[in-house]
Amino acid sequence: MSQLEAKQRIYQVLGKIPAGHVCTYGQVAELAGLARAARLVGTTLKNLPKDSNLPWHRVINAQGRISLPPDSPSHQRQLERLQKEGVAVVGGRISLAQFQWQP
DNA sequence: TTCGTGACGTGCA
DNA sequence: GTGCACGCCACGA
Repeated sequence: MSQLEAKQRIYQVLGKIPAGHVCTYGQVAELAGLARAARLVGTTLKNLPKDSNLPWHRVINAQGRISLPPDSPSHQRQLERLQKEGVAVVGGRISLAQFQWQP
């Protein structure tokens, strides 16, 4: 598959994540057919257009943490949106066992 | 074309 | 439970 298709797939997977749930980078990568390319997912999200309405904030790392720097504006937006959707963020951590989306 | 880098994952101390 | 080292893949200089 082409890299372009890969991105399209990533976007598609993002759109499938229901509100109130989260997904790890690795999981998104795998669902997009890019197993072991979790880093690429992060890079792709970074390059995501600002006016995009994709729920990128529902993607976190396998540790249940937000990968962005705590002092980053994006980090705060992600945190706020997650809590608004009902995802409990305790001590900067999210319980994957409880909130991870399972297709 | 090669090298360094990054919103990651897994294994181990 | 936390931190570090190494492995992975795609991208830009």
